[in-house]
Amino acid sequence: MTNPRPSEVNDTLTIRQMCDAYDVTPRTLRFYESKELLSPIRQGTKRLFTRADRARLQLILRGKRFGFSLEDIRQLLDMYDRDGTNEAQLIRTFDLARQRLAQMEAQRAELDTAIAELKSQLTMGEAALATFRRETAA
Amino acid sequence: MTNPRPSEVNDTLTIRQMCDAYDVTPRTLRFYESKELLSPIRQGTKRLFTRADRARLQLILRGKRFGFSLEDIRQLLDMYDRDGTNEAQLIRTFDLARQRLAQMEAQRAELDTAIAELKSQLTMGEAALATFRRETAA
DNA sequence: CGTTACATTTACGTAAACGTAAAGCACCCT
DNA sequence: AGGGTGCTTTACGTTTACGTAAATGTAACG
Repeated sequence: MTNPRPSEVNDTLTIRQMCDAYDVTPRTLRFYESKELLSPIRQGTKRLFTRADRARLQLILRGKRFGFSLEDIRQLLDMYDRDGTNEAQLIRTFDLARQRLAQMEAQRAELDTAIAELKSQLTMGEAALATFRRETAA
Repeated sequence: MTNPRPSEVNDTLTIRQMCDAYDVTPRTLRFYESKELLSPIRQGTKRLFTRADRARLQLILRGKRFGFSLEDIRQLLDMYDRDGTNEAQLIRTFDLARQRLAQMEAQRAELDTAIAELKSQLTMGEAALATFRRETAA
């Protein structure tokens, strides 16, 4: 029953509601705020997360899935905020994204190789084990 | 005195030669030794890296490129050179390898998802940029 | 008014993979 | 003997992204 008044259409979430909604810990949200990735408003001593904060958090979490560092993400968010309609900034953002994509595809190719090699090792090992069993079955 | 005996074919490298050959630092090689990833022989106080060490280092570096932790790599290396005369141990080794393989395939699946998502973002973003350009080309 | 439930700040802890002094052998050259 | 070079060990420092107390505050429930 810690609800804010239901009549008051509250567009903000408490830290706990944020955690439940996005599956993060309070520590994470405070950490992001300390890194200037989020800037929730304060109601007294407590934080209230707005729509904007939620949008930013979604971008942060997606960026993390892409393997961007929080520092990369902060810069991307800053660029987005300053002027989303600045062509030069948009292009820089795309460049960063394309670089990451290239890295990820290279990583994917190497991973494929590693998987194939490991599979091969497994196959050979199992054949050796079968031989071992035939030999010791005397 | 310090001449290597002919039986010990001069097939070994000093730490510096290793560093040059594989583009790593002495610190790295000592660190790997402390983690039991390498076990160079000692000539007095100095290290001598054998063919086996070089082979292992190559595997280590490849594993790192694949994004595996050194602990993962250590386990894989054990798998590679274990002198499995013991069937139970062989089977345990295979289990480990299969687990790694499953992890790798899961990782690849995640990577695929992220790549697809990022590609989609890029495509949409570029379309938006094109629109933006047409609109501002008044 | 006391308890409960959540919130806050401060700040040390963690893991990986080394970097980076600091201080000392060991050997070669001159 | 002095100097230089390279190797050695020991051990604290660095980075990222938080975890985990500890001490305290605040608001509502009963």
